[in-house]
Amino acid sequence: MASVPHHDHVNHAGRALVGAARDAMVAGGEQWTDMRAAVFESLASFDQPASAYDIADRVSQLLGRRVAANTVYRILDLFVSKNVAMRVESRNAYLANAHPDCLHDCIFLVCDGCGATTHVDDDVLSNGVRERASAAGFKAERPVIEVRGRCSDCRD
Amino acid sequence: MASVPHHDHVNHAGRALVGAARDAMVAGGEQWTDMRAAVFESLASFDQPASAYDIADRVSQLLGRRVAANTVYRILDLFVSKNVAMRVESRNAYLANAHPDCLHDCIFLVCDGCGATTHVDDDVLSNGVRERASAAGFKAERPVIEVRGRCSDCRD
DNA sequence: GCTCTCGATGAGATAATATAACACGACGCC
DNA sequence: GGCGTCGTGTTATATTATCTCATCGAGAGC
Ligand SMILES: [Zn+2]
Ligand SMILES: [Zn+2]
Ligand SMILES: [Zn+2]
Ligand SMILES: [Zn+2]
Repeated sequence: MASVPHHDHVNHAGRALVGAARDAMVAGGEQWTDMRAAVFESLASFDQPASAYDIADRVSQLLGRRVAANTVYRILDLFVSKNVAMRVESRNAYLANAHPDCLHDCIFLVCDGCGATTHVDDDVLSNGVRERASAAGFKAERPVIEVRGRCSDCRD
Repeated sequence: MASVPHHDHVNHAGRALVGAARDAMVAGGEQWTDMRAAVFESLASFDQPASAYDIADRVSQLLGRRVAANTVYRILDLFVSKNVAMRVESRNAYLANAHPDCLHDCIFLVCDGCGATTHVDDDVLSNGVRERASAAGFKAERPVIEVRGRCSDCRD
């Protein structure tokens, strides 16, 4: 993810990221099984949003046996619900969450050139979106804010 | 879309909507063929975001013959590029654009209860998102702002 | 130790969404 | 007529997501 420290809270990386994910899962009352660890490690090993099938392939490689897509989907759904992974809706793909401890509505910047996806947080903006929804009588539960475009390496 | 007049610019509806779409297409140098008209009318006949396959079914019914998905996809892609339809990324579905004349980054409010999807516009917010992307060295081309949640009819 | 239950995973099928490859006819242009 | 472009048809295929049912193991209660 080329995870630049874009704000002051803690961003985990490498093995610390795995540990943080495990802690967040356990804190949320979920088990941290070998399979879940394998899925998380595989997910985190991508430097771009990865599809469930990409992850399934990598998990299969890691474990040396065939792991089916639905197993991966089950675990990814759980990860997303526990804030340990996020789904990039406009790409049907997933990212490891570098700060599972901290809850916000992330803004993803998705490069259509190279696929690199970074994320920024801006509570003023995301709260603005939530408020705008409320003002329309809508109960906001999961804002999706993604920007398709070109990263600094890919712009003309 | 239960299209409430949420701001002061013109929102088309019914046949006027079809006319506005045709005008926007022609103004953009595209043809308004019978097939495109059929796809647009079918699209506009849904009161919720419709998948390409939903639309293909309805077009097939309208024309009394089988119309394949890829024909519909081609035309929907064109519609989106000409701002005559929009894609709801978090649902893999499409909506007719009630104001093809007017360009902004719409905010979709997508109800997870009944599926109803309304849209609001807030240039302050959407420009904020674009600016936030720029500040990160990212060239924003197509912001996606969607809020999953519950509409006023479906909230507890 | 035995059995019951529950959560997690395995396995296979199938559904839903999206794209690719190539053919053909209409139309404008020369 | 010959040619290029555009729109569509047709078929096949790729990709993403879900369903159903079987199995397995850990822990609770006895
Ligand atoms: Zn890039
Ligand atoms: Zn953050
Ligand atoms: Zn609703
Ligand atoms: Zn508007």
